Amino acid sequence: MSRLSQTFLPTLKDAPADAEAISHKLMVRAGLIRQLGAGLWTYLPAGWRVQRKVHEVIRAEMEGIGCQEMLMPVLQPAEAWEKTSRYAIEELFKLEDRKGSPLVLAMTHEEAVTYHVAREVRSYRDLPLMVFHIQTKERDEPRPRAGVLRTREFTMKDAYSFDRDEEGLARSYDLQAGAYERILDRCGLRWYRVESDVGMMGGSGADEYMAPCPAGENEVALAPGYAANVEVASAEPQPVELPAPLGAPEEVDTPGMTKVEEVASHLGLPQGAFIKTLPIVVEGRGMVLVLLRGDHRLNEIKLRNGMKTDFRQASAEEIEEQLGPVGYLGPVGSGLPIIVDAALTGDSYVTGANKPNTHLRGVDPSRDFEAYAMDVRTVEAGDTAPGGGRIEIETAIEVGNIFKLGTRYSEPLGATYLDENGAEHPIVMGSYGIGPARIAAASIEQRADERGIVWPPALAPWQVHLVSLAKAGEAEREAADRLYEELRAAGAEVLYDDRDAGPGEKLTDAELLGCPLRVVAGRRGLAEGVVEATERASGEEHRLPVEEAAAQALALLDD
RNA sequence: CGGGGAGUGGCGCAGUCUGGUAGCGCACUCGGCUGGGGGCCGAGCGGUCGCAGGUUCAAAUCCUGUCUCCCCGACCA
Repeated sequence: MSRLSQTFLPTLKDAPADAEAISHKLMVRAGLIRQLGAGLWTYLPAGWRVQRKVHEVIRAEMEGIGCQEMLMPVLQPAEAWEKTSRYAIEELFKLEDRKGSPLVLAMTHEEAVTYHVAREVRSYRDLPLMVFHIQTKERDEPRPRAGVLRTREFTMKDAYSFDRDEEGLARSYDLQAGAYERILDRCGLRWYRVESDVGMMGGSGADEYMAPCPAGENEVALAPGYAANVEVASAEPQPVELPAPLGAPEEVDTPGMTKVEEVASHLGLPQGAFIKTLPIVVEGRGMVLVLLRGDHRLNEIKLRNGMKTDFRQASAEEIEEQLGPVGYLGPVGSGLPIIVDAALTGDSYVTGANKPNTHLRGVDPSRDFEAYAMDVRTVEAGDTAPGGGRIEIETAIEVGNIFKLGTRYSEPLGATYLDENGAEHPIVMGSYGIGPARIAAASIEQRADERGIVWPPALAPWQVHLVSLAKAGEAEREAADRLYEELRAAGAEVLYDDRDAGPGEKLTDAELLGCPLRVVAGRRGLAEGVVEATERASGEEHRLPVEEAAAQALALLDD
């Protein structure tokens, strides 16, 4: 029963004042969601229909690759999280039961699924195994934002694969990747798969599925044949013209000039002719200098991955004490370990002299100090990608990610199997997440127009939005009632606007909600024996004879 | 966690500086008109002004504390 007069579908003329993202505004206005608290959202009936549509697509594709659905609890004993050392994660909600036993609210389900597999799987004959569930996740996000895009509680489809070796993992990974591609295509998204940071998840590889749109939180470096999260992207920098080399570094007075741009304009050099010196501290190892070209930015993730250890920025006191005045820092004569960005290939740079109001010019990294070269800069638009293409940077929503976990969880949780020779091995795992809420939001971000949402058929809460422009009791209304019954009988998902409201309100609501086909039954058309069907995406209008309207509407949807 | 902003009826807001009867638009209810793009007329319902404390004859307004929400950044296993 989907008569709008009896449906809990509260639409709004204005977006909430504090909403910024398009999907946030439209989901609230169209009556799909309402907020309960920061990062906590309720799905109203129409919004939940959309979520279920996404779930169904995911379910079908998971089952299609032999991945079996199950369901694990969100509330979990803390013990397994202690074993995998994820209990320390700040985003993890922690609580106690009445007996004082420590519990957590799961942010993802590696611990739980591995716990079970560790107990049930013994033999190589039980492998490979792939399971998934669609379950709530809880994360104590420091800053929820943009409606449903970053929340503290959300539903995720997470799948897990269990194989005997890396080769098996590669096969499972490819199966999942194929399913992900079909899921996103069926949901009508523009997307790409990018290399990503494996992060503290460990393991040997990770890819993310990104849906480009302005509300995204991620930056992706794209070029023909190349796609990577900016977090891990590498590229050839844009060239820079350096001054003539000198026989040895030479001091220049730069009074009061502590910024690269100030010294650059003073000396008439491009910012790329400078070396930026960033002092960091590696706990237990002390201060390290990281050198970057003056016009480049540090990529902390690449640096962390390259060093294989965490670090922090040095404090002002540490810098003054061990190196020199902030604003005039440089590598020459520092005596500290140095990491030089791979883009610093020239032989005549300007950098700080570690003395007030003084810089050095003619600095040659290969001659004037010892350094370890590493690619640690953030790529930027205009750089040259590994395939030779020009890099573009685009913002995107991460709608899914797939990880090769390896034995990161199976080892601490004792998930092992016996091979043909009776030898015990840790199970090799993969994990595969996808966010139904983000898929819906990304779809809105990518497809909406100034009138509202434009759903792809696979995600639409209803396929047909039937609008009667007549009042109850009028002959035109009866024709609309009949058409509603016919459409339902024909198996269409139809929302019937039978409210006693003005035509403007009904038509705008239909466009706001964005169902693929709007069918209007009004006096004007019915006088000529037709109803008007309008495709939401294209705006194309069709006049359907009343007697055949149901069948023809369904035919339009099949195109 | 750093920076900025906001809490007044369901929604959007004014009133706060300069203390003195809580107001507007929309929505909602009732009646009527209208009926192809959020229409019109009339009559209504609805608010302890986030919370707590303080100053004062008197507090939405001044002071103190606190909670919540939003935005930017950091973070995001």
